[in-house]
Amino acid sequence: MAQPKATRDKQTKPVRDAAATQAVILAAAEEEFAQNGFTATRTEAIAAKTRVAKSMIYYYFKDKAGLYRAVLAQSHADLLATVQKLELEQLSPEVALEQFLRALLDCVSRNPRLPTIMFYEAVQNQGTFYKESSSVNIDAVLIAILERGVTAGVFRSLDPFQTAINIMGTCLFYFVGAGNIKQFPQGKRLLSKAMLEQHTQEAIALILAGVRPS
Amino acid sequence: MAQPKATRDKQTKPVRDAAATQAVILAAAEEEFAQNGFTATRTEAIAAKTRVAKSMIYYYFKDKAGLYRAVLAQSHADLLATVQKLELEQLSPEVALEQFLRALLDCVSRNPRLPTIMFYEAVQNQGTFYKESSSVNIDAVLIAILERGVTAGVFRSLDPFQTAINIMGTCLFYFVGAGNIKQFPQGKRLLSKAMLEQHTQEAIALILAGVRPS
DNA sequence: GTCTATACGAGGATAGAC
DNA sequence: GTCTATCCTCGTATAGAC
Repeated sequence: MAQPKATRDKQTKPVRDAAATQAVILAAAEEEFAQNGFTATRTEAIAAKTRVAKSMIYYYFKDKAGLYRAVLAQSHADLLATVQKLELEQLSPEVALEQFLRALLDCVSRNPRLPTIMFYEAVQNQGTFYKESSSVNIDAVLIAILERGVTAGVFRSLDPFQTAINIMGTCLFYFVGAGNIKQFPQGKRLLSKAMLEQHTQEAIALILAGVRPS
Repeated sequence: MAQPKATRDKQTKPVRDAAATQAVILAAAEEEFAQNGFTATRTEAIAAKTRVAKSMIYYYFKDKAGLYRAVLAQSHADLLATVQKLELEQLSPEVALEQFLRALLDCVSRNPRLPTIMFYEAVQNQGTFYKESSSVNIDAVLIAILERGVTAGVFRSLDPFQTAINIMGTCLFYFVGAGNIKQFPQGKRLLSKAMLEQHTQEAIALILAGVRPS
C-alpha cells in the first residue's frame, strides 16, 4: 500500500536545492528587513513568505543577525561594485558627478529596497553591522567629486560635506516615501518604470543645477 | 516616631504631578520612537529613561499605541502650525519657497527627531497612525509653490510632484544620517548649533539654485 | 498618582524525526 | 536538507497595595 520510493508525489515537494532555498530566504528577508528593520522583523514572517520551514533560516544563516548580515551584503554589493568601477578621477567634476548620480540612481531603481535598508541600518543600528564589512564609503566618493569641482571653480562655493549628504537625500528619499504615497490619489505608482526614470531625470537635473556657479 | 504627613523626606520622591509625569514620559518616548520606531521600541526602555514606573505609561496613555499617537501629535504640532501661518499664497513663488524652506528647516532643527519619526511612520507603519489625525499635508503646500513658480516661469520646467519629494529629501535626510555619522572622524557633531545653521544655509542654497531657470 | 509583582502571549532558537 | 514540535526568554499589559 505504501509507496516505497515515491516521496514527492504528494502536494508537498521538498526540493532539496540548497542554493535555491538560500536564495528564496534571502529574497523574502530583504523584503521584510526593508519594510521593518532588523528588530521589528519576525523570522516567522520571513518563513511565511517562503514555502520553507522557519528552521531553515537558522540552518543556513545561523541566526537572525546572520541572515540580516547576508541581506546587507547582498543588497549593497551591486552599488559598491558599480561605483568602484567608474574611475571618476579621470573625469571632469561635472561629468564625474553626473556619472556618479546616474550610477547611484540606476542601482537603487533596480533595487528600490536598498535605501530603506540603508536607512534602518543607519538609524536603528547606528551602522553597527555596516561597519563590519563595508569596503567603500559611498559618501566619500561624492565628497571628493564636490571638492574637486569647488576647487576648479566649476561648482559654486558649497560645503562638500554638507552638500554630499543633501545630494544623497535628494536621490534616496524618494524611495523612502514610496511605500507611503497613498496620499496622492492619482494612482501614481512611484516604483513603476516610468516614474523611476522620471525620478532619475528630475533628481539629476535638480542637483546639477543646484551646484552650478551663480 | 513616624512622620504623619512628611512622605517626601526619603530619596524617593513621588512627585504626584500629573502633567509633569506625562511630559517626562512623552519626552522619553519621543527619543525611543525616533530611534527605534514603533514596533522595536520597548515600553520598558521608555520607563527606564524616566524615574517613573512602567505602568504609568498605561495609566496615562492606555497602551503603547496610544503613547505613540501622542508622540506623533506632539512632534508634528509645531511644524504644522508654523507652515499654516505662513500665508504663502500672498508671496511670489521664489520668496514663498525660501520662506517655506526656512520654516521647515527651523522646525526640524529645533526638533531633530522629527524626520526620523516621520520616516518610521512612513515606512514601517505605512502612515497608518498618521492618517488618523493629520490635518495639513506638508508636501501639498510645497507642490503648490512649485506649480506656481513653473507656471510663472520663475522656476525651470520641473515636475512639481517629483521635485517636492526631492526637496524634502534634501532638507530631511541630514537628520537621518545624524545618528550614524561616526564615519567622519573629524569630530563634527551634526546636531550642534553651528552645523544645523550651516545645513539650513546649504540646503536652501542648493534648492534655490536647483529650481532656477537655466 | 505611583509603585511592585505577575499573568500571558509572541517570537527567537533548538531537538530530533524523516 | 527539510520538516514539526517544543523550549524559553522577553516584553506588553494588568492587578492590587500604598
